[in-house]
Amino acid sequence: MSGRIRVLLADDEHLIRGAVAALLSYEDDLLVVAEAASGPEALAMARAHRPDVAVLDLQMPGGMDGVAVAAALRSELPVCRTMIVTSHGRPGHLKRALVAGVRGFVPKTVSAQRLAEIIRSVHAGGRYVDPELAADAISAGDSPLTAREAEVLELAADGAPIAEVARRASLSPGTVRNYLSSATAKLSADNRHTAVRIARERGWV
Amino acid sequence: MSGRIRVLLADDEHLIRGAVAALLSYEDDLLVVAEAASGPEALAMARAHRPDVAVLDLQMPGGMDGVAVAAALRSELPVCRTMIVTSHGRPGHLKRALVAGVRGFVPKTVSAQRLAEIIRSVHAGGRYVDPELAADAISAGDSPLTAREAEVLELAADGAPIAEVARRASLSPGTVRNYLSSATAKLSADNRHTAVRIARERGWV
DNA sequence: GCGCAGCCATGACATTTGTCATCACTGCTG
DNA sequence: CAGCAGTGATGACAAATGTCATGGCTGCGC
Repeated sequence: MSGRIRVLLADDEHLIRGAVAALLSYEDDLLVVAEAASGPEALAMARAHRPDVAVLDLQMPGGMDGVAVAAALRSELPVCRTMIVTSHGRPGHLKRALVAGVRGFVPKTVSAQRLAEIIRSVHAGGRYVDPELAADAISAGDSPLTAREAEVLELAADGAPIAEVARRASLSPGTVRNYLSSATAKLSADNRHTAVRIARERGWV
Repeated sequence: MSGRIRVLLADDEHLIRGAVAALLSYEDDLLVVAEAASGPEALAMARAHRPDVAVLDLQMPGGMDGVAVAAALRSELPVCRTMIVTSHGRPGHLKRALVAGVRGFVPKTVSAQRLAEIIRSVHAGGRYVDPELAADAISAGDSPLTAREAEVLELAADGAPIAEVARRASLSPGTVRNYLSSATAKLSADNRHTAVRIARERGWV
């Protein structure tokens, strides 16, 4: 193989991004060729620098999270492998990420040493998913919610009254209540607000 | 002065902690003498290593957040200056931190270079608060909520029904509804759930 | 001491929400 | 085609919630 593994680093926290970049630069087979602080910026950087591996933070400002960037890269720059690092690993996020073609999914609790190894493994065509997160995802299983149930739950997430949700979803208030009720029952919650919380924890919204 | 500035680093994310430690080690007047991944651990490390400056993440597992650790250190190890780094800066947190005697409050979006400068400044007896966070805190102002209102709102935060909140607060359900109602009015929210969200954003809970 | 703010409670009332039964329509699958 | 799951709606009823008035109690400052 010719040269080092070219890495793109995307994280909105400058402190972390810079620090990780510095640590990775210790590894003489890795080269951080670009850094980005938002989803769109990451995409632009990837287009410009064509990295071998993109290491993306899950939550980023700018309307695009790490998974969205990964999905875009998959079609635009298929050669580039993608991986996600995240603070709080929600099971649903892992699934979304894998569907988007992400090849590595690790929590930020890993050491830089370990991260470097995983980057190498992903670059070589391997996959890596944090065992604990994988276990959570399996135990949490798939979302039992239908598309509309999830949509309505999402709209109700910020505490808006049913009338508001109905308006925004272009549905009858009665229908909204029905969906909310069935969603709440499926998640075995006491009311829609705890239902929202549960769905959030599982990564289903 | 004799020797380097002795720094304690506390953050639950190993990747970040290690990376920041590495970056700070480039600065030849700084020495990271201890690292911790939780609040209680940070306290224990501080007792054992007696650092000059403690750099604490705001959100940490173990029931103690950065401010709680700072408060404990203030009385136990007054020589040690404390500072907080955080991902999302809520105005209320800043205030809580300053009350706890914290001398530096910075978002994780700063560069390591800048962090090093701030550590020096804090060690020398100075104070540093991120200008943007300070502006937010000023514009958000003080919490208009009374102690009980905030307490009840807190208990209602996870979507528990009023009866449950009343039980946990040892109050009459009617009283709980009154507090919730007045809190909601003060925050000009439509219902207690959006009230909770607003209070969260302002850092008042 | 008087007023005021906060704390705790009750009762009454309208509104919102949760739950259920029921219906119609669609698209898919055995 | 018959069955089934998902979508969208209505009506009815019970329960939870939001709002208001009212009252008593405490502690604080003028």
